Amino acid sequence: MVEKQRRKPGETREKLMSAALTLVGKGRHFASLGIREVTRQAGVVPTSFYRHFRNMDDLGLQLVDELGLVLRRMMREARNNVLQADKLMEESVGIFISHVQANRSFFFFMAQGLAGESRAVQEGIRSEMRFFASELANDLRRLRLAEHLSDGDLDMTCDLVVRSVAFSLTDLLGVAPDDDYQIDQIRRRTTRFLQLIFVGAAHWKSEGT
Amino acid sequence: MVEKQRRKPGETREKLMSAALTLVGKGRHFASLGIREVTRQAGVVPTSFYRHFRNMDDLGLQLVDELGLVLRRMMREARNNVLQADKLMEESVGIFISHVQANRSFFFFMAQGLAGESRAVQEGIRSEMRFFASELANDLRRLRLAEHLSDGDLDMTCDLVVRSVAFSLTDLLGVAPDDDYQIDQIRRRTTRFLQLIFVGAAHWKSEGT
DNA sequence: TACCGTTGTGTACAGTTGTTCACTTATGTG
DNA sequence: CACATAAGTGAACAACTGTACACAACGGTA
Repeated sequence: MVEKQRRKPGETREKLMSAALTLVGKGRHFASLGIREVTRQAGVVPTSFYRHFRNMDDLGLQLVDELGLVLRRMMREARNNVLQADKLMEESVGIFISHVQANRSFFFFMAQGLAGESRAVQEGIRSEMRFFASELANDLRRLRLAEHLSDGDLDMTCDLVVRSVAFSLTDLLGVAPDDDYQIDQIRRRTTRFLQLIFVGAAHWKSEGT
Repeated sequence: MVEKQRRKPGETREKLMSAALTLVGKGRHFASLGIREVTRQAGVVPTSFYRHFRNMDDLGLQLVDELGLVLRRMMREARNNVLQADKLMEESVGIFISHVQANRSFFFFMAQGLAGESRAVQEGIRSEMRFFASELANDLRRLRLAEHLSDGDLDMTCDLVVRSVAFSLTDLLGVAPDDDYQIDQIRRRTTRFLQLIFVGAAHWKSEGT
C-alpha cells in the first residue's frame, strides 16, 4: 500500500524550490546541491523531483523568475515610500536592506548566481538588474531629478547605482542577520556610495565644457 | 612494481591547484568540484590529494593566496605604467582587462569566491580587495590627486572604485575572451564609471557647505 | 651507506548520487 | 460516474564519491 500524501496542486514544486533556497540560505552553494539532497530537505521522494523540473539548472531558472517577483515588490515599495527627494537615497537603501533581511535566501541565491555555473541563470539575474536600472532611470526622469543628463549618461549612472547596491549585497550577506551594528555600517556606506555617484552625475560633463 | 613518477618537489601540488583552476575556467563552479574530479584532471591518483590539502576548502584557501600574487603583479604594473594623470583611468582599466584575459581562470575563481560557500575563502578575497583599495588611496595621496578629500572620504571613494571594477569582472567573464567588441564596450563603460566616481569625489562635500 | 620523512601508487569499501521503471492514488473534465 | 492525466511512491541500478590503509620509490642527511 502506497501512502500518498494529499497536497495542494503545485505544493511539492514549491516545497522543492524553497528547500533549495533553505539550503542556500544555510550557506551551501547552489551549484553544489544535488537532486537527492533537495528532495530530502523537502521531505519528498527523489523521483518526485522529475515531475516538476528537468534538472537542477531548471529549478534554478524558475528560482530566478521568483526572484524577479521579489525584486519587483521591492521596487514598488520604494516607489510608494520615497516621497521627498532629499531623503531618497537613505530611504531606498533602507528598503533594500529590509527586503534583503526578509528574503535572505533569495538574495543569497542572487549573489551566487551572478558568478554561477549556469549561463542561463546568470543571464537571468543580469537581465533583472538591467530592468531594475532602466526602471530607476525612468523614475528619475519622471521626478525631474536628472534633467541635465542625456539618456545615455542617465542610464550609465543608474547602472552604476544598481551595481553598487548589488555589491553591497555581498557585504550584507556576509554578516549575521542580527548584527545591527555591522548592518548599520553597511547602510551608511552604501548610502554614501550613492550620494557620491549622484554628486558625480550632477557635475557630469558640466566641467569638461 | 609501482611506477612512481619523478616530479619536482611540489609539482603535484601545483598540478592539483591548476587543475582546479582549469575546471573553474571551463565554467564549473568551484563549490561543485570534487577531490576525485580534480585529481583526475591533474592526472594524479586520488590519494595524492591528501598529501597536499586537507580538503577542497583548503585548496581554495591556497588558491586565494596565489590570487593575491596575481593582483599584486597587476597593481605593480599599473603603478609603473600609469604616468600621466589625465589618462590614469583609461590605462588602469586597460591593464585590469589585460590581466583578466591573461589569468582568466584565476578571476573566475575570484568572482565565484565572493559569494562562495567557504567563509574563509570569501573573507580572503574580500581582504585582498580591501588591501587593493587602501593601496590605491595611498597612491592617490602620493600623487597629490586627492588633496581636498579627508582620509575617510578618500577611502570610501577608492572602495567604490575597486567594487565597480570588481563588478565589471562579472561582465568581462560573461563574454567570450576573443569578443573584442563586447570587451571594448566593457572597457568604455568601466572607465566612465570611474570617471563619474572621480567627478563625484572632486565635488564631494563642496556643495553641502 | 643506512636511514627516515615525504610523496606517489593501488586496492578497497561503504555511502551517495542521478535516473529508470512499474506502481498507486488523487484530481478535474466530459 | 467513468476515465485520462497529473502527481505521488518504492525498489533497483550502475556510476561515482570521499577516505583509509599498506606499500613503494624518492630525496636528503648523518
